[in-house]
Amino acid sequence: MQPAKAETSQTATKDMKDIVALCKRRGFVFPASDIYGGINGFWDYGPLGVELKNNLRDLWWRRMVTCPPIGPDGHPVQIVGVDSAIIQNPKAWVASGHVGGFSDPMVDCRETKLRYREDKLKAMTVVDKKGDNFYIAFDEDADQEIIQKRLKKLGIAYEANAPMGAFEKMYKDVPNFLEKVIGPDASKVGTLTPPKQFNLMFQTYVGATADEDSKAYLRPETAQGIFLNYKNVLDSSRVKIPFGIAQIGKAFRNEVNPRNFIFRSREFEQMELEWFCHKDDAAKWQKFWFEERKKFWKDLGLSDENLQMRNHDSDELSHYAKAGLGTADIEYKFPFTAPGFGELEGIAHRCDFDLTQHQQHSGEKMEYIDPDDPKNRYIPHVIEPAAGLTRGVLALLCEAFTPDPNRPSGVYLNFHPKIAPKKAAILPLMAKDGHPEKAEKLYMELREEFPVDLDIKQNIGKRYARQDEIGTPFCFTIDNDTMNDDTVTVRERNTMAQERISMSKVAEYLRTKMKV
RNA sequence: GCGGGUGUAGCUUAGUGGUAAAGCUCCAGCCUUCCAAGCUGGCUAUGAGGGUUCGAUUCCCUUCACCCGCUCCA
Repeated sequence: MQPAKAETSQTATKDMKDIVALCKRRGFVFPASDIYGGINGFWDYGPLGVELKNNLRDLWWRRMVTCPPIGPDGHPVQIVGVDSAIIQNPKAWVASGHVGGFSDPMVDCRETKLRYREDKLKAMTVVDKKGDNFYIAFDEDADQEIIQKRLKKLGIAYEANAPMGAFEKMYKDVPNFLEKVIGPDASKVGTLTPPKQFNLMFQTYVGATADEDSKAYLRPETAQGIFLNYKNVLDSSRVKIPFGIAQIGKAFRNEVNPRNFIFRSREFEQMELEWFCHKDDAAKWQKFWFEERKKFWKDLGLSDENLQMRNHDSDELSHYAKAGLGTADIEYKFPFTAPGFGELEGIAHRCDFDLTQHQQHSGEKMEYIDPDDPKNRYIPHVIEPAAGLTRGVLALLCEAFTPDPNRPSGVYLNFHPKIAPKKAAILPLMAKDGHPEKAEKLYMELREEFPVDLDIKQNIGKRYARQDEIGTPFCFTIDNDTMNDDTVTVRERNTMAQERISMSKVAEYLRTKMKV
């Protein structure tokens, strides 16, 4: 079909470079510490970026907490919010598995440029012609067949009884081990680097002394702040299973390699819901939230074409999701992932992993007591729709970015009016003949209800172009006719079409458009 | 973290071992009855640090940031 084809080619012209440049030029996103040359993995949100981000954040909160969706039983589901501390007792991160899971030592291969987790490797001891030992490293999953094939390729006779040991242990025990070992995919000895620690949690010290006892972590996810408060919320807010606790906030991960603008940064924002339900209902609720969340992103203007739903393969599941129903991702086709997709939100079945862990580590009972049957006590299961707020902002920016050679700006941002940083601009056609005064009158009328711009300087074309670039959906223009009959023209961003409406109807006009 | 590439004004580009140039944007003013028009004026740059040199934006080293590929993304 022709139109679809045209749309695809337009999508293909979206270039991250142009999007990043527009973000900086118009004040959406700046490199953090720009005047000092930036800092890898950190970004600042400018005057328009913070509006956009706040709009997305507020819409999520409204959709989840203030006005939660209607459940399968026809009644609104029950969700309350929290805002927990970024720094918590470090024991919380031991219980959650982050302190262990985040500090795996890694080994690099200089020959193949591949990287391995040290604890996932094993090594075989082989004797060469001179009678000296050397070693061949394998992936821990390598079976007999793989091992035989590899040995054949390396020209080494296979010996069924050749000793095989954990890489970790042999690195410690065998002198100059690295000089004598062939990497899992290498052809020569001595290409592996010493194991290096990659701790993905940011560390700090609480209090004046910087010693082991005062060590603390910046949270790598907002979810744990919810689990930590599960009991407090249950005891204070009369919620009953099934119910949810929501949180929006910053999280920090010392990523090895931040990439792709704000997609993977070291400081980012999450919007997470932990939905507590009975184990037997987990499947039902995961489906419910998956549909609900998909609808959310579509309602904000992300197109079907750019959205994809994908279930995690079993080998990519997180430690907490392995035993359950798995994780379903909502993915977006970012310009830098296209034709592939990148994660926007994950809907995970965390089972009872987190509450059980906290119960064990803290000694506090995390059981829920069924009010209808007090003998029925259980640790609820959790369905977690966890979305990236800053990733959402990026998706909205990428979706909105629309090159258009037919207009002066060459590009416009096609934001839904609900998320546009500015809802309208009021533009007197000329800076004389009473136009500015009329414009200011309209501006004063609208400003209390809508974020609007009043722009008087320069010719009208430049002003339309500027509003196109920041994604303002409507421009109200005051001209000589306004002086006579109090009507203004509405210029619609996407079509550039104009219609004339009464000045007194402008607020109502905007109100209507906000709902669509 | 590895390999490759790139860093000159807000943007796009020029140029040189010896005063860093232009277009657009932006700002001010004039003009202007609807899409970056015109005229006048203005602000703003060699990513940072070090070395060689009488003199470095240019050559060398280090570093930082960004882009691409790998890796990583619990």
